[in-house]
Amino acid sequence: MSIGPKTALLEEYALVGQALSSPARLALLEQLAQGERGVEGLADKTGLTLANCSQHLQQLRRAGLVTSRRAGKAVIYRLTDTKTLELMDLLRVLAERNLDQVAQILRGLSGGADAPEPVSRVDLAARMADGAVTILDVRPADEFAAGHIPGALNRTLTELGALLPDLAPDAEIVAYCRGPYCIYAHQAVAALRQRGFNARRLEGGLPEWRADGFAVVSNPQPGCC
Amino acid sequence: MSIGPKTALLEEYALVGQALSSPARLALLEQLAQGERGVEGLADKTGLTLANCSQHLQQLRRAGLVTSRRAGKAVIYRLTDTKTLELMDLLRVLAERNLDQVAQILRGLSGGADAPEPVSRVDLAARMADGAVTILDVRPADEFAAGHIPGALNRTLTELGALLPDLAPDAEIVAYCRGPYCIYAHQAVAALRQRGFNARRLEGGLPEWRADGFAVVSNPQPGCC
DNA sequence: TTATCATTCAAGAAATCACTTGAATGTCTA
DNA sequence: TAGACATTCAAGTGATTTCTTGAATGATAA
Repeated sequence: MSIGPKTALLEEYALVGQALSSPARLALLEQLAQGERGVEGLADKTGLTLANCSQHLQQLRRAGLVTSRRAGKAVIYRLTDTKTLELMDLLRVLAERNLDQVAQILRGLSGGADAPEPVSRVDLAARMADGAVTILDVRPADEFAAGHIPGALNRTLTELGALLPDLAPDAEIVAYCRGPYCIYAHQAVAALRQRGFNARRLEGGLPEWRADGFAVVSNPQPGCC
Repeated sequence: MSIGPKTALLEEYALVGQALSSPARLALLEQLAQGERGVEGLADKTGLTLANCSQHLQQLRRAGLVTSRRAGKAVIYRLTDTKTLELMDLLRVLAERNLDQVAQILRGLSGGADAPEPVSRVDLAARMADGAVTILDVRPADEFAAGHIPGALNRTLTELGALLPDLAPDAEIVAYCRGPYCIYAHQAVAALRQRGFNARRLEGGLPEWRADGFAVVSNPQPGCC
């Protein structure tokens, strides 16, 4: 007995939903949103074992969200579709608006109650032309090297303290990191504001910036990617 | 040992993904997208048993996608957020673009290869002003009664044949149904085109039409909803 | 060819999920 | 207040999922 087309379609759509139903896979998608990567790199970044990571990636592939290609011995995965970014962001928006837990965690990250609205990508691009804004990339060095906003400084949260003396007290700072699920920028902004700096988050992260067609530069390194 | 905020957030986002990971829940969301409904009505429409339906609804509630209120003995569920429509549609778009199975099923529904592009909602609204278009609502009568596009004819797929003699051979027909996951409109358009009519689908269904702020009329019936 | 390396496959254990059944809760009506 | 009704809870079963471990595959390099 065969099932109707309606049920068949819902099952396929549910396959995509299933891909989004595990924290591990969301973390993988977050990484892949920044650019293509090999299995081992992804396993390192997400803390998954190699075999487990490979299995999650195959599940993402079955859902059509990622594709892979071979590069020598390695298999490189990447997002199939930039629309996946929208899907991930919508997931975040809905969770933020409708789940108390999420709102609470985000408030906690921003320190106090005075988290300012994020800067839109268009606004940042416009202000970059004036040169009057300091852009802070809060991701690990290897991800920065693989691609970042032109002119951005790269400091992780732990390195942030050393940067403070070099900043003009009234400098306008915009921090960003990996994208919708990344919390580094939240934390960096909270730390900077606590010290009186005028810091705000960029809306979205590098993947969204790139998807909007804004410039990205990279310092490819020999041992990397 | 407590988990970090990053993991906690991903787990919450995954909760929303989990809500989308079962065909039964997607069917419930499709129904709820059309308007609020009681548990029994939803169970009937989706073919779930009452208890099972209730459990799925509670899972949707835990994910923040639906809310409920009491109305006498009944509990009425509804979507929390119209953004959920966007999420559902994005799920469909990604599945359609990246899963061969889906593309194949949809081709099958449209009969041959000559499925025309859907009519956008703005276009339909404009053409309605001219009065030169026949709008066909392919949903069951009770859903039609609960809300439909002004001036639309209500015919299910099985009733469609009886309508044909009354249609002008060159009439422009636009068919719609429940929304992104509904296949009635596909099937109606295929049947009409096979008989030489100029029929097209509306992009999205009633929920999207309503969410865009276009007019919806209803014929509330005593025994219904 | 052989050795090596990155990834995938296969099998199993523990946890979770979907669905069923029957009882419990809470609200209205007589 | 008792009875009827809609929904939810609780417990159990079979299926699925997640993660681990160790072996198998496929591609490169010597």
